[in-house]
This record gives sequence, C-alpha cells and structure tokens, in this order.
Amino acid sequence: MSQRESYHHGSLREALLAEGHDLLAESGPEEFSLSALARRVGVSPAAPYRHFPDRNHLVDAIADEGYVLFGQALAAAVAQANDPGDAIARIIDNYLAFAQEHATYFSVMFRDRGARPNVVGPPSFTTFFDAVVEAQRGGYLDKKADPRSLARAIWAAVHGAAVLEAVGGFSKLSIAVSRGDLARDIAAPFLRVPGGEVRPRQDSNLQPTD
Amino acid sequence: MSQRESYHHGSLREALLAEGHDLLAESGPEEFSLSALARRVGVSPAAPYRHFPDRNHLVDAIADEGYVLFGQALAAAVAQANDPGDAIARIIDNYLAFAQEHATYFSVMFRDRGARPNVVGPPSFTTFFDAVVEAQRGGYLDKKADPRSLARAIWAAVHGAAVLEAVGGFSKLSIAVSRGDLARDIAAPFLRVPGGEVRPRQDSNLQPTD
DNA sequence: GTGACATGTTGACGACATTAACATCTGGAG
DNA sequence: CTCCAGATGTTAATGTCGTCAACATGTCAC
Repeated sequence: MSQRESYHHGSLREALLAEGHDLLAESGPEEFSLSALARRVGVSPAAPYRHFPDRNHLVDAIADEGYVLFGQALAAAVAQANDPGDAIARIIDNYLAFAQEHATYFSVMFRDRGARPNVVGPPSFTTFFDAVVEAQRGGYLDKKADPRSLARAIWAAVHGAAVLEAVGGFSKLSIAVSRGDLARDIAAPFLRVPGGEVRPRQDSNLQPTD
Repeated sequence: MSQRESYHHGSLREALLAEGHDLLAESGPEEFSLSALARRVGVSPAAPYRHFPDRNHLVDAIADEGYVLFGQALAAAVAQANDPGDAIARIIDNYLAFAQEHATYFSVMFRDRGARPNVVGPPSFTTFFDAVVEAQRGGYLDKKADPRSLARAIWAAVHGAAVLEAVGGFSKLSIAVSRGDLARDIAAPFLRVPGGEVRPRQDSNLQPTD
C-alpha cells in the first residue's frame, strides 16, 4: 500500500496478514505467492521470514484469524437465538454465511496442516457443541441419540453444504438454492418440537449476522 | 518404472496417469510436481506437455479416473441393496469408504477447476439421485420433502463427513469413530420405516420453504 | 551513548512450470 | 520400397518461486 522511507516497515506482520488475505482472495490458495505478497507490501522477498518460518505458517496464521471470526459468528448465532432449537438453526445459517461471505478465510481453514499444530481451530467449535447438548436437553434434537453422534451428523451436514456450495457442487448438479433454503434443508432432518406435537408458530426471522 | 531404449516412451499418457496417482499419494496435491513425475517416469520435464496442456489438466485427468471409480462404487451400493432404504445406507457407506480407501483420488476430485470443464464428475452422481427418488417413493425417506432438498441434505451430510474425516476434523475435536458408525450417524436422521409411524419432525423454527 | 537484538536487504541456490526449437520414430501415400 | 508428415521426445532457455546466509539498519535497555 503505502511507501515507506524508513529502513524497517514497522508493522510488517500485521501487513502480511492483512494483505495476505487480500492476495489470497485474488490468487487462491494454490497460486498464492510469498514473493508476490512481499512485493505487494513493499518489502523484500526474504523479509516475511523474520515473522513466519515459511509460507505454510503464514497461511496458517491467516486461517487462525478466520477461526476467530468463525467462532464469533457461531457465538452470535446462539446469542440471538430465541430457544435452543433456534440456536441450532441459526448456527447452521451463520456457518453457511461465514463460508460464503468469508470464502477466503474458509478456503484456508479446514486444511491438513501436517505436523503444524492447530490450536485456534478446535476451540472455535465449543459453542457449537454446547448448543447441540443444550438443544438435545430441551428436546429440540433427538434426546435418545448420543450427543457426539448428533454433533458429528450436524457438523458434517453443514460443513458439507458449505464446501459443496463453495466449490460449486450444487450448481454443477443443477440443484443450486439460496443460502437460506440450503440452511433449512440441512437443519430440517434434525430439528423437532420439544412437546412432540407439531403446533403452528411464527417465523424466527433469521438475519445474517456480521 | 522400466528403462527404455527407444526414443519414444510408447504409452506415456497412461504412465503419467498411473505414476501421477502414486506421486500424488506421496506428495499431496500441493507439492505435486510435474517435473518430479516426468523424472519418475523416466522422461524429460517437457514431455508431459505433449499429452496435457498444463499441470492442472493432468491432475484433472487423474481426478476423472477417480470419478469413474466413484460412480462404480455408488452403483455397486445400489446393486447390493435389499431395498431402496438399504440402498441409501449403502451409498453413504460406500461414499465414505471411497473417500477413505481412495483418498488420493478423493483429494483431487472436488476442487474448483476454474474455467476447465468437468464432464466426468456430474454423471457419476446420477445413481445417487435415482436412489434418493426411489427411496422417497418407497417411503424410506420423507415423502413430503422436495427430492432436490433431500438430495442436497444427504449429499451435504455424507460429503461433509468424508471431508472432515479426511482432514482429521473429527479426531481434532475428539469425536472420531469407525466408518460404519459414522455412516450410521449420517444416515439415521434421514431414513424412516415405510408405513411406520412418522416421527414428530418440525421445521417451524425456520422460515417457510417457498 | 552504546551495544545487543529485532527487523530488513541483497544475493544466491535449486526446483519448478512452461515454451520454442530441434530430434526421432511410425504409418500411410505414391 | 521410399519418403515425408505428424506424433512424440529432448534440449535449452526464461521467469518465478521458496528459502537461506551474510550483511545493514534501527531501537531500546543499561
């Protein structure tokens, strides 16, 4: 962005993360070039190595920023929910919204890091698990099911939907839909009414949280 | 594999696909190097360009081989099924089995091809769609649901499970299971007994579907 | 102030993707 | 049978990349 007259950049690490995200959005994770990023930030190709061991660690750091945002999106879903069942529905919607609106982050988040540790990722899912247990307790999810089985199934469903949406899978098979409809398709097989009897009720007005 | 005394290889295209798969299994899609593959096959780095426009097209061709195997795996699931409901369960199981046992193919199959067309992929899903419609007709899946909604949801669930399993997502969140149990977790929310009691199922927390 | 330490730069190396120009084989037309 | 056209490989070259070692510069604690 800006030219610098001093020998040192001053906040190179932050600049690398910020511009790295943008470059990632333009190039894709495959073509993403550390040299190009350094050029973009106005620094020599070797400078990033003062802040990251190698290219992969830099991408991981960007992904970690994504996990933080992701965790906030899930927490926001629960915070705005009317009841534990609504929380599950909103989590699914926000999950899909995140994958779509933060596609760049999402594209680098769920990758095999090899030996590199992932400490930021897993914690971002705690609110999801808590919400599943809570909804099950309240009867919004099958009470008789193993919570972990339920968590696996719901997570798989929403994550698969997000991935397939991102890669254009639904479109290629001519079954594309709006995000809202997709979220409903994903949530419907799991959610139930606490009393066991279906009764009419009003809509919950899901809003994209940002 | 074998040294060659003649100037031409004779079946370079096939060799590139076969050895390419193996190299892909060792290096991963990121590190996969066309030069390394050429070296491995015993040919100059430029030789592959007589058979593929660039690196991406070669990987696509390997992925296409995967789609063929994949389609066969789904067809086999239906062929061995006792009833349409069993067919869905077996498709889910074979889907997960394919992702696991042919992890190399799977790792290059569902990627964004950009402008490059994907003609082999979509047809491999026809048996899946047919099976969904068939199961719905027989009452093994919700008859009242839109077939496409059902297809989206089931596909998303099984694909998400396959992806998360491949990337170690379940393990990192300490909810790993055997493939069979995972398949059951995925199938359970969808399958029902034809003629049996319809389980209370609700979607009233969600906005009405069109 | 000054000197250790963090942070940038330069220059170099080997690997890579890709292309152009050249070499070799093979099959069909005459 | 000859030979030449096209298919298939090779060599050499270009530009980019990731990464490292050696060197330069700025800053902060003493």
